Amino acid sequence: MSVQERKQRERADRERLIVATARELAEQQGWDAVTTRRLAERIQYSQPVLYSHFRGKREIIGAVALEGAAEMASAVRAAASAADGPRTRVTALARTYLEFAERNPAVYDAMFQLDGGLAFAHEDTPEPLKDAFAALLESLGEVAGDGVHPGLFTEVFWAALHGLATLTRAGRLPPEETGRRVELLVDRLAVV
Amino acid sequence: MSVQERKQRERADRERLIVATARELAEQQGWDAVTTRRLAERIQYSQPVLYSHFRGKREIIGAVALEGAAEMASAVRAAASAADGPRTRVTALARTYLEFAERNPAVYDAMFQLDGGLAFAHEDTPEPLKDAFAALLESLGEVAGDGVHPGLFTEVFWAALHGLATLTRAGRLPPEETGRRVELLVDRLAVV
DNA sequence: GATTCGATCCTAGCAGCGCTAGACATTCGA
DNA sequence: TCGAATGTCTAGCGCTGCTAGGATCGAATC
Repeated sequence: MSVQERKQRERADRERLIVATARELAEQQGWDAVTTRRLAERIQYSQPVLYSHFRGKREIIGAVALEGAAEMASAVRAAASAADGPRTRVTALARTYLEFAERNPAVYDAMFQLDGGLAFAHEDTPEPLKDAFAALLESLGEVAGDGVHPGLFTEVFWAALHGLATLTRAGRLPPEETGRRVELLVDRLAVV
Repeated sequence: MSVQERKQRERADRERLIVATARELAEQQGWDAVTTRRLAERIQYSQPVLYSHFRGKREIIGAVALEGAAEMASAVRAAASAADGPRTRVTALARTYLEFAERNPAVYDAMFQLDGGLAFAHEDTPEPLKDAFAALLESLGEVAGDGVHPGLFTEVFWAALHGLATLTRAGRLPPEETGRRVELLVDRLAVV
């Protein structure tokens, strides 16, 4: 059995290598540069090997997205727990979210801009995605205000952050004012 | 000279045909289906003809985006002028914006999701794009609140709408609650 | 009216894409 | 030690955006 175990472990290692390499390449040169040929070359295997781990490129993007969701969830929770008071917590959350998007643009794209073949807003939504939303909800639920459903409030707040993140990165919004936009957003949306 | 004029007119007609066909095809089957070959076939010319009008596919997307921006601007202005009172106006604006995105997903993608090679937030931003932002500003500036820069407020409100539009269409947010999200957004952001 | 010349358009092809069939080793179990 | 099963690679399919070079056609000139 030990031989099989070793093989399984090696396979799992290789799968992680694929995802990490895809992410690295995407972060360096954008997702357009992540072709199956280049990816295969970087991991020093032939193209078909990729297809023995993933159904296709889409699934590789999806794997990067799940990894990103987990990281984002923990980043948000860390920022929230370091702040005291609902208001400060929400500001920290917003800043952390936008910073994550800015620092990991390719991962953010994988999560929300590209088709990673992942289900959303359903029961069969992958756990990391649900958990990332939950991480937002934990802090945002506090400031939803009376009579407002915390989930709905979180959706709206999240959408605003997502809009800021994507429009800024696409050059639609000048990045200098990001801080003031966050301030305004928190001021108005959060009920303290 | 009349012959030259006729030729110029025919050329302009053909250019409009290309853009309209691209838009139609994108709206029917998504931008992935808009290949230069299919597009050429639909307009009954060969591929290279496309390149005598546009530098490449990106510029065709850009042309659709500009067309869309003009339409959105007039839709937003129409909705705003039909409503009386700042608060009602903003609600109408928000609904109109989201409705535009929902009814013209391919055009919306061309404007904000895809790379149409257009400049933003610069002086050399194409007029229709600046005007679309101006259309939002006209109504949103009224409810920015004292001491808040109208442009900054418009950016934040717009980002929120953009986030709602994209996340909803990508299946990240259940569409049933859109109305309540808009209500919440206007309630909190707009100062009446 | 014939001829030249320039504009216009098409055929054919390039390199690269995601993905896969089938051949080839290599390793495992009998 | 041999057959089967597993793993991997080479080669290739149909597609993409884009372009070079040749054919064709219409307008201007003699």
